[in-house]
Amino acid sequence: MTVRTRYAPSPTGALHIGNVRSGLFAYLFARHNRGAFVLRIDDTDRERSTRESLDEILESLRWLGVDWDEGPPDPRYFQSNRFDRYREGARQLLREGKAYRCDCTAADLDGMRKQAEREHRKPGYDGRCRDKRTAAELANTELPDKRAGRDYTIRFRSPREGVTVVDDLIKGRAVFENRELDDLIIFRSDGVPTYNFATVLDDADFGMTHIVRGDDHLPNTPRQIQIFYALGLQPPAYAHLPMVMGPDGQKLSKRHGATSVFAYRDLGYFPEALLNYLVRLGWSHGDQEIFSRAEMIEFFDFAECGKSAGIFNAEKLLWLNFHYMKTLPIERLVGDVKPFIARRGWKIPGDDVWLAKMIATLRERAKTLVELVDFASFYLNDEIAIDPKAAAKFLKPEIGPALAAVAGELDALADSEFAETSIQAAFTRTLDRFGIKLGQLAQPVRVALTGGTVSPGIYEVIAVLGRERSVRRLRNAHELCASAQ
RNA sequence: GGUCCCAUCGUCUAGUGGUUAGGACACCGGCCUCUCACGUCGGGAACGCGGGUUCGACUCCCGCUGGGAUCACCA
Repeated sequence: MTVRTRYAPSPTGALHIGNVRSGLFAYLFARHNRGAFVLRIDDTDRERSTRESLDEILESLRWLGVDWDEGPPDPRYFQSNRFDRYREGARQLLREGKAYRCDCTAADLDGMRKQAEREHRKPGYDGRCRDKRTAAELANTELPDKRAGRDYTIRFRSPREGVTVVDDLIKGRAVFENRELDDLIIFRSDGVPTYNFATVLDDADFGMTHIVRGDDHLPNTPRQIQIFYALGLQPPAYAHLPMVMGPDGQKLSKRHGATSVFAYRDLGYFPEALLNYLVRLGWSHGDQEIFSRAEMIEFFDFAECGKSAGIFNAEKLLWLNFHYMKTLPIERLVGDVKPFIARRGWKIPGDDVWLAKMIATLRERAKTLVELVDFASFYLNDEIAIDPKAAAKFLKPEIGPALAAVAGELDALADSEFAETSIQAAFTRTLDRFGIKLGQLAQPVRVALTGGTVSPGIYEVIAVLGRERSVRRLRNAHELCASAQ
C-alpha cells in the first residue's frame, strides 16, 4: 500500500510555524516512502475562513518548497465543496441509528456545562436526547437547517462501554475508556458539519494511510476512530507529534511574537533555515544538525521523533540562517537580497557580478538578509553619513596627508589593476612613506569609506567600492581632517 | 477538576543495563587580526524525587512531583 499523508490547515489566519511543522513532517514521511502528500483546506467554518489566509498559506508552503501532489487549486480538496458528501455520511449514520437528533440549544448546553462545573462533575454532554426517538424516527430525520426551521443538531452516538485504543507511531499505545467520550455534535444547526466528522470522511475518501498532526489532536483521536467504525471504515495509522512551545513553556501562539512563515520570510530568513530548524525540533538523526531537503527526506522516520514538547529557540534558528547565509551559492543571495534593498527604498544595482562581490564581503557578518542590507548601506548609496564619534576619533589632522596620499595611489591605479593585491600594495607604499603601521591608517580609511568603524576588510571594501567612489570619499575625509581641531 | 501525553546541560538533542553521560545553540576565555566578523582551540553547564528489579541503573517497572494538551453548534 502506498503511503498517503495530508496536511489540512484551516484558512483562518497566517500559516504558523508550529502548525507548518506538522505539515512538514507529513510531507517528509510521504516523500520518504515515495507516497503522496495531499493538501486539503479545512474551511467548513465559513465565518472565519478568508481568501487572504488561503493565499498566505499556499504562498508560505510554496516559499518553503513543501510541494503537494494533490490539493488546491483543485476544488475537490476544499471541505466547503464537499458538503453533499458530509450530508450523505450523516444520513447514513442516522439511518443506522448511529447518530441522533439533539434538541438542546446552545444556551441549554452552556447552562449544563456551568452547572456541571459548579457541582465538580465533568462538563461533557450527558446524552439526554440520545434515546428520545425511535429508530424509524431517526431514519426519517432531516438534516438540520436553521433557515428552514430545523433548528437542532445531529450527534454521534458514541459507544459507552469498552475502550478505544490508539496505537500511535510516535507516542505508543494510548487507551481511552469509551465512557469518557461524550456524544459529540457532527452536524450543526446551521447545516454545517463539524471538524471531527468532516475530517474523518475526508481522510477516508482521500485514502489517507497515515495521519500526522500535533499531539493536541490526540484527545480527538478516539472519537474519530469511533466514527470510522460507525461508518464501516478502517481507521488510518496515527502519528502525533509533540507540540512546539514558546519560551514560556506554553503552546506557541501569536502572542509569542513572530510566529508566521511570512514573518520570518520578511525578516530575511531563508526557507532552508526555517525548514532545517523545524525538522530538528522534535526529530534528530544522530548528531547531525544541518540537513538538506534531500537528506531530510532520506533520513526521516517516526522512530527518531521525540515524544516531548520542544521550546522554540529563536537563537538557534538565527544561527542556522547564518549558516545558510555563509554557504548558499552567492548567485542565490544576489537574487534574494534585491527585494530587501528595494524595501529600504534604495536603487537595486544592475550589475549582478558586482552585487555578488559586495555580498561576498558581508555574508560572514550578517545573520539575516535584513541585516546584510543594513550593513550594505555604504556600498549601495553614493552619499554616506559619517558617524561623528568615529570621525572625532580617527579623522584627525595628522592623518589627513596619509589619507590624501592613499587617495592619490589609488587614483593612479589602472582599471585593470584595481583589485585587492594592488590596493594592498598602494597601502604598503603609503605606510612606508609616512612611517606608520597599517593599524594607524586602516581605521581612518574605514571611517572615510564607510562612515563607521566596523566593516569588511579594508582592501575588499575598496575593491568593491571602486576607484572613483573610494578616492572621492578619501578626499572628502582629507578635508574633514584638515578642518578638525 | 476529568481524561490523555511528556520528563538528559538554560534550549534542541545523542544515549536503548556497565560511557570520564556525546553533539549543537547560547554563554565565558585563548589564538588569528586593519575594525567587526568568520575560523580555530579550550571552559563551565544535565540524567526531577522516592521506591523497586538487577552483580550493576540515565536506561526496565511502580509511585510521587512537575510540565503540557484537551474537555465548543472552532479547527
